[in-house]
Amino acid sequence: MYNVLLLYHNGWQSPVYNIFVYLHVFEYLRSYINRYSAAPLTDQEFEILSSAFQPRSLRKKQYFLQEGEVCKYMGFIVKGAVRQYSVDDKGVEHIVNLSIENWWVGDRESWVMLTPSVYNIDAWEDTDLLVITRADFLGLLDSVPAMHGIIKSLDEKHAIATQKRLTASISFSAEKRYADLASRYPELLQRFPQHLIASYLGITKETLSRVRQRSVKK
Amino acid sequence: MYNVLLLYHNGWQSPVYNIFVYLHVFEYLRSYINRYSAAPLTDQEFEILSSAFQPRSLRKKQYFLQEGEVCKYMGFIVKGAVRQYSVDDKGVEHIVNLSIENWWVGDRESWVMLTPSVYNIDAWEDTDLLVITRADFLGLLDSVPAMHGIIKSLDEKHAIATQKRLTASISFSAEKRYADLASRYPELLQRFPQHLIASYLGITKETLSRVRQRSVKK
DNA sequence: AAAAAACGTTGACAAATGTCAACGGAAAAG
DNA sequence: CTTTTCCGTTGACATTTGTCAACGTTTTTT
Repeated sequence: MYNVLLLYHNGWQSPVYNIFVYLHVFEYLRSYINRYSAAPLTDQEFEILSSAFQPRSLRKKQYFLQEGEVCKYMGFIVKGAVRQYSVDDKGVEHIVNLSIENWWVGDRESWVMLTPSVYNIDAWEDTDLLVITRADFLGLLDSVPAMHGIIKSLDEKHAIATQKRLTASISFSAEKRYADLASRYPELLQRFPQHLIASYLGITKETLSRVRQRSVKK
Repeated sequence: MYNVLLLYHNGWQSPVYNIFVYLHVFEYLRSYINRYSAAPLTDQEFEILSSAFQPRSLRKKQYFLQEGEVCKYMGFIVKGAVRQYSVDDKGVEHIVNLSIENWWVGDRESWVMLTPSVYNIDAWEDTDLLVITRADFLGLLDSVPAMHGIIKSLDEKHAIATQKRLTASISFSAEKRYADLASRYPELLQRFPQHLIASYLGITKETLSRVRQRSVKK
């Protein structure tokens, strides 16, 4: 069930994982998907869904996507932490996204348009993903109609979140943006070092350090 | 054809418009939709589509959506210019979007989630729109399956554009962001005054004025 | 036509943020 | 265990951007 055999043959063979963990991982995906679905997926639908994904592990610092490549996979983080960033003319990295368990990673633009990506995506911690290719993704949409609604719901949530972040970036001070991030995604602050959080907020690590100091005093 | 009678009865009776203009407007929407569609819509599909939209005119400064309301309509701008903004605790307006012909307006979050909007949307110029309610929109998706792909394509483009703007906002200086806007959407600079452009970029009108002066000297 | 409002610019100054350099502690590598 | 790298903080100073006020011009309203 749940394509355990297939998984095994696909070679996700990190010694940490055994067959029971595979089951757990796909149950994780299942509960996640059902959360965004009008009606729960049937066992059969879920069978199809799970066979479309492949497990993949990334060592810390290993690339999921490198600038110039076309983004061929979307990944769902089962365990770990991943960052997405661009590098400017001066070699400075600008963090575009920080992602942990339960989040999707990949460059939407490159994935949809099949153009080379301007971003890098790499693992900040050792990370386990479930990945899907564009072809399998489109096949999945065909064979499991309920996926359309699920994907749409995910896309809507993503669009809303991006819009909110953009609004905050334009309207709020660094201090307020940090407070907002801290209240909304406190876990990110614990999983990533401050210089990455700073870059994510669009400020330097020194400024973030001072902002935090001020907010402690209050 | 194209529901001209319906339009008339819906009361879009600005003296400027006559029956030929209605036709033109829907042809406009048709060519726009076809641009994002795999296969052109049939006449019949387009008949259904056009009956789902209602024409609506806004006078300059008239609200399309006010903070606290649920966004019940999405609007396609046929002619005119519209701004979307939030107002902070100090009463300062922060421009979230500036839109002209061929663009959609509405607050996605409120529209999808049926929650009160935190934004205001009003007409900067006298504006003609084609609007659709959520119910009609969902009905349209049901009765014209090709719309799913079209909407998805539009959503994807929107998501990519928002992501780009966010990346720019975090990574680039005010000067670079202005140059980017000027090269990408030169028309916006001519349709909206500088203090709105400045707010859209997340800077003050004085800073924008100085940025422009510097860029002329170069 | 006159008055009012909106708009863009400029100057002086204040505040926020960036840059560079240095330091010490923590974590990772050997 | 030792060495190296990474990380967060701090200080001094530079740069960018914001704030406030004033001014002239254009546009809108009356």
